[in-house]
Amino acid sequence: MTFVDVILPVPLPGLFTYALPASLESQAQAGCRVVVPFGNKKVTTGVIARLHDQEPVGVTVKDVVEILDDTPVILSSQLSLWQWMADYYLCTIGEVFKAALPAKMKTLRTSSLFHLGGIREESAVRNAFPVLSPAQLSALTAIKESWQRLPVCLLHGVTSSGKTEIYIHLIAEAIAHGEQVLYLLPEIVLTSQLTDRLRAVFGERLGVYHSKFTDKQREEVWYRQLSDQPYDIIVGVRSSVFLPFQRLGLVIVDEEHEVNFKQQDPAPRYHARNVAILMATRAKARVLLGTATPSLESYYNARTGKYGLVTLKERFGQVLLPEIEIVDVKELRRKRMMTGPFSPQLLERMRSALDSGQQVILFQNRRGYATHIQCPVCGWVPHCPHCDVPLTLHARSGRMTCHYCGFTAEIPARCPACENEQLRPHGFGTERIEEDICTFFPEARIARMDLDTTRTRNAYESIIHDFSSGKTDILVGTQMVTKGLDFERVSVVGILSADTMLHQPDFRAFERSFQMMSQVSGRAGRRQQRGIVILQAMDVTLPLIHQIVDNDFDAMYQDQMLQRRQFTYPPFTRLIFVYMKHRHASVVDMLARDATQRLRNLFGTRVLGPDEPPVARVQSLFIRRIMLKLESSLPLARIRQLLWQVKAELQNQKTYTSSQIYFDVDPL
DNA sequence: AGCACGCCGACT
DNA sequence: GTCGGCGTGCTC
Repeated sequence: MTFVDVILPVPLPGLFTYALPASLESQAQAGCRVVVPFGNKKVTTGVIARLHDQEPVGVTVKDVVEILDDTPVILSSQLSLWQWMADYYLCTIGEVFKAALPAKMKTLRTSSLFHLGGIREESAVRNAFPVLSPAQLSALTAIKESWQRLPVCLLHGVTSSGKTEIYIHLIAEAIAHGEQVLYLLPEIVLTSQLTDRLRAVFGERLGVYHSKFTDKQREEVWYRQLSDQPYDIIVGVRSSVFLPFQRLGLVIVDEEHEVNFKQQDPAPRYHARNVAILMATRAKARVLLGTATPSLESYYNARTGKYGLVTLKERFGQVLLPEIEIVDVKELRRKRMMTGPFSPQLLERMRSALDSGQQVILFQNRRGYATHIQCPVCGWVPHCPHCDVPLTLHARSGRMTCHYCGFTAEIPARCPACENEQLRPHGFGTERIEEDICTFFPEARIARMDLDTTRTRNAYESIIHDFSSGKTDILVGTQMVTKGLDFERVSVVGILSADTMLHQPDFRAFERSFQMMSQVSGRAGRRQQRGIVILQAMDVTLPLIHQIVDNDFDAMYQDQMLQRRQFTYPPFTRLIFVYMKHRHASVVDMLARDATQRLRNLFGTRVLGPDEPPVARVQSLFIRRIMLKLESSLPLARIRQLLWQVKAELQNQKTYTSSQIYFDVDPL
């Protein structure tokens, strides 16, 4: 009798054992998909993790119904990566499986008729192959030297320093050695700028793997990677770490600091950069992390000798970094010189930029019209009835919206608490800023880029296109405008309110603010002339503001490291959040207290909380969170084991039925 | 997570 | 009398 242990797409621990009928024995291999009966009569598609002949005790084993593949569609290296991810991120391998495979592959047999996109052309190396500047060349050499000693190298290159050209050289060399390359980039839609450029150099050797692609396209890429003519380069977002690679030689993680490399929901809550590093290490491949504003974790790893470090301080073509002018909003308010969110300096710079045919980017990290509305008499603020956040006012639609769950409501005619008839908007969102600019610069063509204006498939692309082709003069937006976009005629960047970002209740607020403000500043003056950034802040004495002005990443790093060390935050500790959800606040409170007590018994003062996360209720489920701060020296395997145990104990209690408990490892 | 079973409220 | 709400329990 032969048995197979099968991975099923369910959030249950472990594998499921099925008996293999004699007729299927010759076809069964680890990595092949199977159809098996599961639960009440229904059949499910799973993946064979291993074959063996030990009959499990205490369970009735069912038969495999069908094997879908003659050869494995998941490589053994992938299976072991899935297991590692489940272990590390405290989820089940079934949840990893669910995230890893394109949807179709989880349900259907594949016809082996897959066309491989015709004949592969020899790569179209045109004059598109970039010539490197001396600075780029020495960075390239330094990266290669670093790889002699360490598999991971961090390339810290200022905005517009020409990191992409360096990547292209490294990719070309890897391909020449018969290696495959994975080029990871954050989940933002500016992929096309980059893919066009890479395709001009590498032609048909390049495959793209993106969440905007259809499932069929993703399935095709997967099978192509399994074939004997796989893509040499995959450019993709975080989920492309799940693709099969037969001879991975190089991983490039572009904009490595980007937070959306970390998957938030659902499980597996993995960090694609870190998974990619592990993957590369296992494949004996090299890794290059590139960014203008490294994450503190990566920079720490570089400074402590775990990663190599290469810096590129000058912009390509000797373009100067922008001049940054700090504007004291508090002072100007006092002097009554602010016009809404605009300082006279900003308006003046915008005026002269527009007059000379230049463009302007305005950055405000809040969408909507006002951040919230408030009753000036009793202080009442409308909140979302499902989540716990204030509703944002959207003037265009005349409604209030929850930025978390999308709930909308009419603006009340009077305050429901005190009957006062006038509710006042507070704080400026991008919508309000857009409106105000229209009154100041009626002739200017303005575009707004935030979640509200980029909901449709092509909106983002068309806003970007209109701006880069000069059809619009002013681009107002949220952090979307900070992402590595390359515009030629932007001479002025306005940061409307530096403080709002800093006052988030998050130990990464400073790091994030530095990243966002440096990145958006980098949009100014990328070609001919030096750009100017007007940085408006309420508190201009903050060291961080000056670190941005001086583009002094090291000062920010040193500063933040002191804080992190003092308050024992990463990279000096490892964080794990324990989340609990229930539809009744009383139940989740009790559960949270119980969980905290049990964890304290095991981990003592390393347990903090429970508390309500910034958004304490989502989709009518109440949420509580416990934070574990664990010294890096602690044995992780043991900790995981204990955490699973606590979860199981709690979920077995009647009082807590239909509650959810899950973990977020290395939360961002 | 699904999915079925099972036990109480307002409808043709 | 039933349709359907979602609480509970199980999945090799």
